[in-house]
Amino acid sequence: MRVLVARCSIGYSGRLTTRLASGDRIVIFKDDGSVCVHGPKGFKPINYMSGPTVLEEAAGLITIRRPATGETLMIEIEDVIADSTHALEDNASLEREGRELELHALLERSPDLIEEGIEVLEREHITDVGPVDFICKDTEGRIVLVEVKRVKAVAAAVEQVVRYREHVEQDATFAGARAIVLAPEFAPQARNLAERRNVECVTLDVAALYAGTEPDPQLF
Amino acid sequence: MRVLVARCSIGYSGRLTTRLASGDRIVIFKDDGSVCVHGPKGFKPINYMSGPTVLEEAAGLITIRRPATGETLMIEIEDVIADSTHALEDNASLEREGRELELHALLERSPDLIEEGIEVLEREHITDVGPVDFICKDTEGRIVLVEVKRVKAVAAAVEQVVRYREHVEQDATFAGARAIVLAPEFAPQARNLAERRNVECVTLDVAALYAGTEPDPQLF
DNA sequence: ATATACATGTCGAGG
DNA sequence: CCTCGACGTGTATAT
Repeated sequence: MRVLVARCSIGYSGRLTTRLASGDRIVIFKDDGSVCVHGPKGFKPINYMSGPTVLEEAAGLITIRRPATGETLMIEIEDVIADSTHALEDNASLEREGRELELHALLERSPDLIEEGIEVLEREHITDVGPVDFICKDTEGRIVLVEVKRVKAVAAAVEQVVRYREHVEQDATFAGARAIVLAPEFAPQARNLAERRNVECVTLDVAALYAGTEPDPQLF
Repeated sequence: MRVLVARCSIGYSGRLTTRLASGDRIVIFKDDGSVCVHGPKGFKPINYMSGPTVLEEAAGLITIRRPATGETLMIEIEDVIADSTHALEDNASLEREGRELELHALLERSPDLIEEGIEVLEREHITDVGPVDFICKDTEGRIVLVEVKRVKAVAAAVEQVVRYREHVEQDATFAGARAIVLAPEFAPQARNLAERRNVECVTLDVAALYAGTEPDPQLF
């Protein structure tokens, strides 16, 4: 892994074309062929290239090509501030907790957070128009389709569950199915559309959902 | 800007929780308070934090907090491989060519690629439910709403243009408006939904669109 | 390989 | 500040 700190100008040509005038940046060349250029602000590289790549370096011009897509990144080096290479060992992989899938699993254990007395019949049911997060039955025996959002639900989430409802209602046993969007928060336009489409917005109590699991995951 | 190469373990707690076991990584601390951690693969940081942040360093433990959201990133330093700070000057900003906006401009010059004989009345027409890419009139005098996608259109794109159509049809002059999604490619679910929503899928001939422009922009 | 949906999505524009 | 749609979106998963 090589870390190059240099004054440079950068050009990228691929899905689009970008130009970056002269400035000081940090360029990281990784062993998998990927390259990223960090500017002064933000955690995202200002320019980058996925591996695998072919690298060519000559007379202050570094050319990185990605044969798979025909992309090219060119770095014109004007002044080298620092240039070092390190053999880094890293076999760890990032473990994530709190993704949507995990949220589904927790909900299945606490379906009351969807609605008192509701029963989960099926999870991730696949349809031609996409997967339904949950198919449930309410205390009155009606079918309930549930779309879960980990973060704030927007209008699109409502459209999604409406699509599912339209689809499953082609099957007579699903006639009169209810539709719920379950999210910790709702955008006003989502509530608005839900009203018009006869979709219910249920606020997800995230704290209650995680109540059973270890309460406050210590980082160390 | 500080570049720290170190063996470390990392924990993040915020919108989700992540744990990264011990390994060698590159950590960049930028002057705007953002932090990013680069692992051995890919151009994207494996862990990161947006600025502004409050940084605390003590006894091999760096704690980065983002007051705005309550997020915390903790880096437990086990072994410092390199640690340097550079005052970097960079006033340049990235210039892009070939985005969706440019695509719109090209389409306006070649509306026949939308449909033979169609006429563009308005571009980026603002509605309460968002902007419509194009409002056109077809050879029979009907209003046509066009949603343009630079890459493959998915179901959401169809729903978008349906929302526009519903909205503008409140105005009687738009009654019976057609709706088109224009994209180089369509996901099967998008075609499926388009059929049911009476939306037309028109394949965009990208080659023809760019035929007039200079073929290969030189990077340097 | 293709299709699909999630992402700590991020980012920028517009109200 | 909030809402929304584009993004060089990237990335994993299931078919």
